[in-house]
Amino acid sequence: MKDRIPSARKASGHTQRGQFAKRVSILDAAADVFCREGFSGASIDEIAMEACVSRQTIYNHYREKETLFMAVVQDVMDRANAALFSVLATFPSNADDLENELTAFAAGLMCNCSCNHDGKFLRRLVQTEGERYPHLFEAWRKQGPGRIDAALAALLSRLSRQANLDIDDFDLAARQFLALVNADLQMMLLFGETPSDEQIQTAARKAVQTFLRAYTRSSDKTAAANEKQLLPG
Amino acid sequence: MKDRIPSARKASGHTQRGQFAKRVSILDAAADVFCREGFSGASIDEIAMEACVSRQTIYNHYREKETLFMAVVQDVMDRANAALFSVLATFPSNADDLENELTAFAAGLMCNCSCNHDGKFLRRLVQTEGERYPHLFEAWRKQGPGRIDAALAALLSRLSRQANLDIDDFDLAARQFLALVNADLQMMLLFGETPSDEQIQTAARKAVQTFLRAYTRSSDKTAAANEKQLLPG
DNA sequence: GACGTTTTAGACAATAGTGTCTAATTTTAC
DNA sequence: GTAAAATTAGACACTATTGTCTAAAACGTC
Repeated sequence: MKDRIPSARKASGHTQRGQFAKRVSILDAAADVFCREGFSGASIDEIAMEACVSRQTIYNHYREKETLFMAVVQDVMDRANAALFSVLATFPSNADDLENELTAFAAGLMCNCSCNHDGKFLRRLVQTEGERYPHLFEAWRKQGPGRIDAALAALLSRLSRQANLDIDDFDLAARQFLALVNADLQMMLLFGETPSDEQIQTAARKAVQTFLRAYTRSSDKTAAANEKQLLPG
Repeated sequence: MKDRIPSARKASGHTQRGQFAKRVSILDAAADVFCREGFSGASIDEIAMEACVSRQTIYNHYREKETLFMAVVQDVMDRANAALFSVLATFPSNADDLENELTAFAAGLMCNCSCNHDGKFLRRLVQTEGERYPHLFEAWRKQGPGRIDAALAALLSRLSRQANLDIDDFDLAARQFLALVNADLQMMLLFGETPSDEQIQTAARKAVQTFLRAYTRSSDKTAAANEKQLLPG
């Protein structure tokens, strides 16, 4: 812990100059350390070392440890929200090639939201510090996961008018879509492992296939079944 | 943190005498504190106070903090595994009234595995300490969630021969069943909240309905759809 | 190149936690 | 009732951490 090589963040791509670069460097390093050690396990010295910055600089920018923590959470939440809504923008707008389009969407969701650094950070920290800092994560809960359901429900509603989808409760369908998407990789994510692109692709496809089987209007089922016979896997 | 009332565990139902009672008391209190504070945030003094036991007694039973932590994890894992397999034993064995039977099974799973103290503990601690103590949770991963998929897959396979279920990949179906069951309550569990019985019941029913829609053989779909018209909700 | 700002390393006090030790007290077993 | 075992409170050394302070160095701007 003491003899850590402090070059990591110097080498990485923070080429901005001045205070701003320091802030970014501190926030990045702090996110790593908080994620790895939790709030109480993380030490300012370790963060300073990982950010290649003196301890005093951290205290110059952020009055105390808790202030830094809140800034980090805010930073990660903002990034995660941006990523989420940028992925939502890729939701298929017409019913052509529905399975493939939905699969691509689901895979994007996993890559850019569930399986990246920010997703891991939020899963961990919300779960462990969410009760201690309710106000802190409540905003995220409403803006992030709280709104993804509604947004996805609206998209499904739009889609269901074009495709032959049989959905009563769009909110429920949205939650179930997301649950199915994470079904295969839940255990890996729980253990902090990062799934490969291939794993994400197959997980996405399986999820979409099941979702469509559950929510495709009955009259289309025979066609879908026939298609499955012709193109298995 | 200092002036906590130490009566909690004296009043609760540990009527056994002697060393054993102390061990139980310590393990229970330690589980609470580790769950609430994480490994590094938990202090031995706090655990001792919550267990109504002196610090020295804890060191008599468990050599050091890490030893105690491992014992707690083992204890919770054992209980959680027992609960899990006792719920698995309630899986419906015939196809009569499938939706209701599966719903009861799913609700049992949530009540006794996902939504109780042990479930919360394991979700939190595996996620935060799983990378630091891989050997510790690996056993659980294989015996617990690792085997639930296989066990549930076998049960689904048995069931599919009696009911008209159309499942190629039983492992996948098992994972998806579990994912759907947790879909509605995921967010509450993430924030450490405890769903009510009613929430669990409706979540279970919705999950089962979707699961059955996805995996019921096409020839039965029309019948199911008609039934749905007659008995909505 | 000079000035004001930012950063740095290090010392520092204050606090909190771990794990040990001891001597007194309580509990248990016989 | 007595002896052995377990438990207790408290003191203790040791370490780690937070947050402050200082004087020197580096930096950016003009």
